[in-house]
Amino acid sequence: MPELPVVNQPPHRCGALLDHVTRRIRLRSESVLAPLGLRTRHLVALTVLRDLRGCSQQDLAKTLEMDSTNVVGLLNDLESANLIERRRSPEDRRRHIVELTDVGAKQLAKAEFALAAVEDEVLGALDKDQRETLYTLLYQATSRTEPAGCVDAAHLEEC
Amino acid sequence: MPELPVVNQPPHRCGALLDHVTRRIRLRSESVLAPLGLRTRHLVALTVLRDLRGCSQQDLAKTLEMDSTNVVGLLNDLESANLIERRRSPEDRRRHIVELTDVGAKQLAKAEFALAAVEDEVLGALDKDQRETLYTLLYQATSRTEPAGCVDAAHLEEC
DNA sequence: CAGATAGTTTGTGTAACGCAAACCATTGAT
DNA sequence: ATCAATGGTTTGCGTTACACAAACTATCTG
Repeated sequence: MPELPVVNQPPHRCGALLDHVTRRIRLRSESVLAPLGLRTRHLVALTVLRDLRGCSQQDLAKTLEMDSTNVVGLLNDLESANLIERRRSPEDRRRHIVELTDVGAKQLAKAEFALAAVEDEVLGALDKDQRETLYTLLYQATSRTEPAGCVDAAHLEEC
Repeated sequence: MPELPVVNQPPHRCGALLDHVTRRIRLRSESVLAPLGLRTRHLVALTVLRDLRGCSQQDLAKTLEMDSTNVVGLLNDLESANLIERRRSPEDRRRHIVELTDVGAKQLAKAEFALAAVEDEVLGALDKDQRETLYTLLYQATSRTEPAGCVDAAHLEEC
């Protein structure tokens, strides 16, 4: 039985690799973010909020795929650090419109600068173009194809 | 002050996006993997082991960046499911050489097939080529540039 | 032989959740 | 006006995936 040809190659799934590289980055990021009073979860929320530019907490919960009760706590953190603002929606005063403050935007940018070393270390095997490609792919992947973040989503019953 | 030109654009950091998309995949993967008796952490370990094709538990711990005591438990799970094998290293009988079994390789492939729907859902905004690119980038990023997995690493004092 | 090293077990603590229950303010339908 | 549904909040409970420390065994190396 010499040299079996490689048959039935398993499909290339990103999940495990994503998990792996994400963990490596997260471990290092924690110590970088700590001085800024942030956890990685906060970073994710801020990033999403920057993109969405104002959404209800429900929308945010849906996007983050987090339980809404936990989103409350997350936002409490961010709000008491003045990084986000909860405004009552004028159309439906039950709703909170969550938005990045200027401070929040700056802090986020600051964090992103601070994380240079982390990504240099973990993504060291990728050159600048490749990292940019990676970013673009991830960005595209996370930019809602589906339900979309806004008002009309309220009318959909099949989530 | 009309139309401020966008100045001082923050750098494109992948961390948060990685966290986000990874979470989305992980949430869904859990239910797919459960019938196979696997958790996502197991998948990551199996994936790494497939690539490394035999390494000590220390090397594995270093690669996964996990505490070695927790690696023990992880491997106990996998070993009792016959997915990996711990062989004593002949050169240094303190060491365990950890390797994927045939069963393990098959189970891993099976899991990867089963995860098709998950990736279709989460990475739906990416076409086939883009997903392959993503895979390649992640694969390259996780394939050790540094200490490298092998024998001589034992001699390095500066970790 | 002595001290370091690989792995294991046990035990403790923590962070990040999910989930359920009860509550308020508000809305929208009757 | 009334009443059920909705968005958000708080509290509290359980789980998982860790990190970290301590103590132990087997083995290696000087």
